[in-house]
Amino acid sequence: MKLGWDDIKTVHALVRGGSLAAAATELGVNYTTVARRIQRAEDTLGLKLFERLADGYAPTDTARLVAEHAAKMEAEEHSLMRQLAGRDGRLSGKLTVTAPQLLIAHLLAPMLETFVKQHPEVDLRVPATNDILDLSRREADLAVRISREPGDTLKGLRLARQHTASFATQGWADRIAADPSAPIDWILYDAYPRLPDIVTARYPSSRVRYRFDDMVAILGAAQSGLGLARLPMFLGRVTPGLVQVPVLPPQPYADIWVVGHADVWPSAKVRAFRDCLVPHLRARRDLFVGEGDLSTSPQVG
Amino acid sequence: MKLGWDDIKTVHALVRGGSLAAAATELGVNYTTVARRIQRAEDTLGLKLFERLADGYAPTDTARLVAEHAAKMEAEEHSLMRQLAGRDGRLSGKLTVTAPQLLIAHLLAPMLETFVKQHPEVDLRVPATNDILDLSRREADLAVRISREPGDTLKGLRLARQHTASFATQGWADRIAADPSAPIDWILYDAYPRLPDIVTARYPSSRVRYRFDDMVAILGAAQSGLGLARLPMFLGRVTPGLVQVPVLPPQPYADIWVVGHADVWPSAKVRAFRDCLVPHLRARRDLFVGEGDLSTSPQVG
DNA sequence: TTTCATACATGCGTTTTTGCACGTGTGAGA
DNA sequence: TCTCACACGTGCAAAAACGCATGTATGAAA
Repeated sequence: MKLGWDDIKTVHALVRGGSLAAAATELGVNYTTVARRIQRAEDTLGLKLFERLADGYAPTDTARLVAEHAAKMEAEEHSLMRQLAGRDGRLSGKLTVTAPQLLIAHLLAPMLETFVKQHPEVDLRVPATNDILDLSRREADLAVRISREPGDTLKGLRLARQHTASFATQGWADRIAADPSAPIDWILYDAYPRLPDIVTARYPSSRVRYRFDDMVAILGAAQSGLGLARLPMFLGRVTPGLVQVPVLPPQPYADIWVVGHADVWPSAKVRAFRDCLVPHLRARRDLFVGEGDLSTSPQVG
Repeated sequence: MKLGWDDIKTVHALVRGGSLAAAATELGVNYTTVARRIQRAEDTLGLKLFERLADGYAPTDTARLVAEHAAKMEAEEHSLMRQLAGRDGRLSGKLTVTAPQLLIAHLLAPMLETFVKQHPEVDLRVPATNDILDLSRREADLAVRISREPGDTLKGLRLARQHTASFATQGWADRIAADPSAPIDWILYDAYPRLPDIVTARYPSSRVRYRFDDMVAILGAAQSGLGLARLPMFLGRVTPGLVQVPVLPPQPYADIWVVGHADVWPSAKVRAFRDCLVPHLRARRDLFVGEGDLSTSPQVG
């Protein structure tokens, strides 16, 4: 007659996932277990929760009602887990820090090594993804993000201000220096699909030749000499084979932040990681910005 | 690394109950199961949740934090269960109706028989207790209560207005009729520990001889001829051996209500029960009130 | 039509969880 | 001091839950 809380959670997962397999993955169990828990829940309630269709389990209104309440219970669970994490004074156990792939590869990796040497008991995990992980759900304890603001509900520290500029192979740089009116090929990122006005005004021979949705692909294309790319300063500077070209002068860009949920922020491990990360990036702050006037006078990199 | 919801619930039950046995009773499991779940929770969290003392488990701050969040999850669970009950259109399964013992014994029993005959599939449970069961937690689906108001968060229907009056054996009635100034012994209920002013004014020979905390005891004492008792009209009238005596004229008293949580109110079973209960009591409404002027002229019962 | 992928059902052996019986320690009351 | 009630720990066997392997149905793609 009594429905267990884990069964409520299972109904919720199945309503969200739409299939036994999806729900099972979310819960970390075999999908047959999900099927059996649903069956048990229906039996104890005496109500049908899902229609078994050929292409999956379709939730009834009843199941949706259950899932709605389960979502609130889950929010409460996440709040609890965050607060437990925040009170945790140990420098051991799991710590999850997420950052964009390219930031890790070029900037964070050495610092991560320093951290794990200082705190060998910490089980550090670094999901290197461009996805925005949900810090409320503790998909990560800390996130290094490139954005204008830390976000409404999150605590954050600005690690560095950033500029972008144009980068290409030395060949492109030489050619443009020799003849500024020669055709210039651009490689564009889908997230910024237009050439800046300053470029079209000063270099009307610019033309867009490639568009990519992936920054790694852009880097590769630029290294191969396919054209100019607008890159964050640090990325252009640390990428072998690229030099800054003075077509697009340094432009303000989104800053680098480290952000975390306020509940988790006080945790010993999170504090220790920040104490390692913040000086590391601030010491290199010059790497992220261009030199000289940002709006008018082009600079040679 | 992940704490199951049922384990969170177990921590909550143990914080509330204070001992393994109490928590186990609440959860409907063996107490060893509680001990093992707590142990498992501590292992997966890597935190101590309870101090094992000679006289029970003492919660740590951590456990209290868990319990606090669990309480909110539980509230959400109760809300869900109420809404599921409210949507239940079946006239089968469990239905719990609570009422004060004396109301059931003297008034409701015949009506209950009618109801179960009309709805044989309903598994009717009637906790006959003077305790106020928590309708939010679904300790009962409906409650018949004697009170001034139905309560803030509850739905309710007034079944009958009530009066009280003085009752005693025929011997007392005769004696008082023969000599109104003779000594009158009273049996008082702890909840109303004073004689009404109207009694002391008109019958100054009144004296309090007995005080009881239980209404059944008062009935017995009055039946045994120990003195006069102030009783709800219906109770005095249906109790063998008692007659109304005109010392205390009929006085307004708390009404009889049937109340339920708004979520549960629309349920088919609850509606069916109300449809049986309300006419039954309203048809007998004269039983609950005295005749004539309520404040000045005493009546002979 | 055949093949493949998705999504679920079912049977079986294993693992986990649970209940029960029994034992320990402690404090209140005779 | 003795006994009893209470609260908890432990070992073992039963029960429940689980994962895996296998089989079926359906729809899309070759």
